[in-house]
Formats: sequence, structure tokens, C-alpha cells
Amino acid sequence: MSRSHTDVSQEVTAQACPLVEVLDHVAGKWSISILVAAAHGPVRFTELERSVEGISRRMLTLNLRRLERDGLLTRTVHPTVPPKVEYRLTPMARELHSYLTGLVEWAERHRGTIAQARADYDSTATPTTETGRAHQ
Amino acid sequence: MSRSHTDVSQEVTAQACPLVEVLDHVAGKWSISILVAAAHGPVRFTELERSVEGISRRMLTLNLRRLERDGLLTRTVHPTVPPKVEYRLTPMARELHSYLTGLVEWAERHRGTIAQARADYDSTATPTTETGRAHQ
DNA sequence: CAGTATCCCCTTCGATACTG
DNA sequence: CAGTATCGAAGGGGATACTG
Repeated sequence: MSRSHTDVSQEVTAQACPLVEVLDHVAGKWSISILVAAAHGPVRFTELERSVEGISRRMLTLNLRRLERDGLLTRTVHPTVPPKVEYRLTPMARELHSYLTGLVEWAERHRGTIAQARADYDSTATPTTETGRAHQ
Repeated sequence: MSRSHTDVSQEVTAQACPLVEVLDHVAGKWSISILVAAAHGPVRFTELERSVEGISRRMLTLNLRRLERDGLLTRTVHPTVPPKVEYRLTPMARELHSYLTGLVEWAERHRGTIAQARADYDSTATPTTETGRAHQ
């Protein structure tokens, strides 16, 4: 097999960057909240720590680094005392933002229904030892 | 603190179903691909196994069960030989579908840029001991 | 303030083998 | 065909302590 040099670079990026991996980074458990929280302008580390409910310092750092590496966030360090670091979305991430908020709004609209669906599923299925026979 | 009985049930579902968890299920690494693949009508197990690139049988099963439990997929068993099982989106999931495809299209448009951003990041940062060799 | 560094648990996930 | 069962490796993720 031989291909042109332009094809090769295309292929390299495809190999290095399978769709499922991009989606995993961009739509991961924490990434969504972080990107949404960072959308309204420059945001500082502790602001994010507060606004992303339930995230640990460690996970926040890890996710910020990964988003920065993927070119979705810029990290600006102001060499002051105390230090000040600002994160903001890149244009690419800004374009993503509307899909993310759509997702979040959908989740908010349907969380009740989902909780109910789970309750139903759990009450109908797998009554391991007790009364109530399994579904279907 | 006292609240009305309707508020209580609202709160229970909120507790049982935090936003970040919903997002994790719905926008998880595999969920996106599965939901998109299942969108074009009833889909059988092995169809999904083929169309969702890189997923293992185990992970597919686990994710299908979770999506079914959350009320996003219906699972229909036809008691034939060989067995035939069809999955399809619920109305709720169908509403989600457009956001998901938006996300996927975004990922496709930018995967090249992202791969490039990573390469840049890795070549500039953390040249630990050798010539720019770093994390994955 | 904005992180790093460790320790350690516990879930995720792939590989493999078996079944109605 | 459409799963389930089991195992073992990998890494996600919290808790805690320390630093420029």
C-alpha cells in the first residue's frame, strides 16, 4: 500500500485521535461541567472548583490539563502574589459550547423521568430472592 | 426546614439523579455512539457490536442495560430461534439525538485540530529528560 | 492561590470461556 | 444470535499532605 504524503498526515491524526476518544475527552463526566462553567469568560481555578459540584482538586487539575492539551482551553498565568491563573475557551471550544448546554438542558428537563425509569426498572427486574418475578 | 409533599418528591429524584450522573450516562464514552447508532430504527445486538467501533461485547451489554434502565432504550425480545433482540430509542432519547449528532459532527470537524494541539502541547511542555518525550 | 505528590481503593474494561 | 460468568490488569478518583 502506498499513499500520498497528505493522506499520511490525515491518517496519522485519525490514528492519534479516534472519534470515540475525542468524544470521551470532550463529553466526559467532568469535562462538560468544566467547559460550561468556563464559557462565561475567564475563570480562575478556585471558581471552577466551587462551580463544578463534587469535583476534587486532583480531578479538576487533571481535566484542565487534558482540555488544555486538546486545545479547548487556554491557561494564562499572571505572575503576581498570590498567583492568578485564568482559563478560557478557545474558539473551537466555544463552538462546542452550544451542544453542551443543549445536553445539560436536556438532562435537567428529563432527570425526573430518568429517576422514575430507574425506579420502575429496578422494581420490575431481578427480585433475586424476594417476591415479584423478573420482567418479560 | 419544611416543604410541600410535591417538593419532597422533586428533591428525591434530584438526589437520586444528580446532573453529573445523568450526563455521565448519556454522554459517556460509549453511550453516544450507541445512541447514535440506534437512532436510525430498530437495531439488533450484533449490528451495534459492528457499528460501534472498538466496543467489547461486555461493554456493549453493560451500556445497553444502563440505557434501558434509564429509559433511553427499549429492548424487545422476539422469542424465535435464533433469538432476535431489537433496541430502539424512546421519545426522550430521540429528543437527545440531535445534540449527540451535533457533538459527533463537531468532533469530526475538529479531530485534526485537536491532534495538532496535542502534538504542539507535547513538544513544548515537560521535556523531562530526553528530547520532548512525555505522557500519552 | 493554584497547584503537586502519594497512597490506596474500587470501578472499568478487555480477554476468554460458556449457554439458552 | 444474544448474551452471562469470571478473572486479572489498568487506571479513575478520593483523602491527605506539602509547595512556589
